[in-house]
Amino acid sequence: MTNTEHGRDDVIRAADTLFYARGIQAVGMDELRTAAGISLKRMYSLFPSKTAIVAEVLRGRTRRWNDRIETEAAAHESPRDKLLSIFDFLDHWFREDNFRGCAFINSFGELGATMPEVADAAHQHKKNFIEYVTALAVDAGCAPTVGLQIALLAEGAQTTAAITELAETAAAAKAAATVLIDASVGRSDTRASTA
Amino acid sequence: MTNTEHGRDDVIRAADTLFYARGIQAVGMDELRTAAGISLKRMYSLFPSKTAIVAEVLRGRTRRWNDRIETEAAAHESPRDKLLSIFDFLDHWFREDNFRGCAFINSFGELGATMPEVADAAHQHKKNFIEYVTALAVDAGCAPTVGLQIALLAEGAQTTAAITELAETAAAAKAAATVLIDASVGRSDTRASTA
DNA sequence: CAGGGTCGAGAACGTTGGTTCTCTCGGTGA
DNA sequence: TCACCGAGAGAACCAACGTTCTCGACCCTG
Repeated sequence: MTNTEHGRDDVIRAADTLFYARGIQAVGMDELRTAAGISLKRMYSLFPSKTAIVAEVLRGRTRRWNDRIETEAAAHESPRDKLLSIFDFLDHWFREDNFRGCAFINSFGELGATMPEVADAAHQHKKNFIEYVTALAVDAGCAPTVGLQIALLAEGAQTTAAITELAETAAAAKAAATVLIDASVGRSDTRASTA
Repeated sequence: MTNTEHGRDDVIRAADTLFYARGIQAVGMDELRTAAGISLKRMYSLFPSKTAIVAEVLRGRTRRWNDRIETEAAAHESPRDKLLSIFDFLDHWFREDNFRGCAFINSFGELGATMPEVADAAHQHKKNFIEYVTALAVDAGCAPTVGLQIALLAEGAQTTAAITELAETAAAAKAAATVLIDASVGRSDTRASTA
């Protein structure tokens, strides 16, 4: 039986690891084929091009990102704690030894100008995240802008952790987010349902 | 007269523009030579390799970044206003039509894993910026962490503005920085010299 | 005027990339 | 048993890259 899904997953998993570790252009189809353990021909029967593989990898990254964010949030009750749990997730992630920043930011920098699929994926991913955070911030009783501000902290923490290799950016960002939330809740006319 | 400096500047200027607009690997030495208006042979007599050109371009970017930051800061008296002026500069930058994010973040994503010169340049650049901001934050009477937090806001604003094309991230980051500074000054035991 | 050295233009080289083709093998149905 | 279909391995192909080489034109010096 030719398990189509099996082959696809192997390719995507290998591509995700290699692309993230070294950059997309640095990984050739030959190396990818070897890592995935299938033949070139089969790889091209599963995906029409390298670009399609890149797009699929980014789709998977978005899915996993959302899963992890929501899993972390599910462990907390209040919107405020759900918001702050983002930074616990980031802290954990930054300490993984293969951490190399946000895959969307990296691939946007590498190919955003020449591969529209990459620019679109990054755009959509970041937009979704901002909307998610903003909704939580509003639920927490903050002004909507606080959502964007917290998203900025999360983005900044990711790039700074990657480039400077300082994992404590997550804690600093969390502390900043706490201040922003509390300041907005205290000052704003809106109020959270949980007093 | 063979004006060495003239040729070098032409190459670096052209490389800076092209690399920033499309990515480093997307620009070949041939295209670069054409844009710089000199011969390939001459280019290789001025620089030993493409890598050397990349390194020089990044050095220039750091220089210009520092200049712009300090120029903006010089227009203000208090450390607090100097800090906040960073975001005015960012706001202005984000609205330039060729804005495509931070060159260090972009090139780190593209080549950080395979070109140590790029990783080092990005590392140094970000480290310097964090130290600069932290010094100002302490001068303004804040806890040192506030410096890192403001740097995170600036980083996040840059990537978010680039990817989502929302220039208002600069204003949001500035507002957040204001809250963070005021909260820290109000609560901290340290005090700025200018009351 | 003669000779040598310098430089620009671009051909050439070796490598590597993404993609396609060929060949062979193994299993399957009549 | 034999024809056939699908798939695997990797050679082949074409384009592009970074780098080097060749060649011819020019200029400066004697």
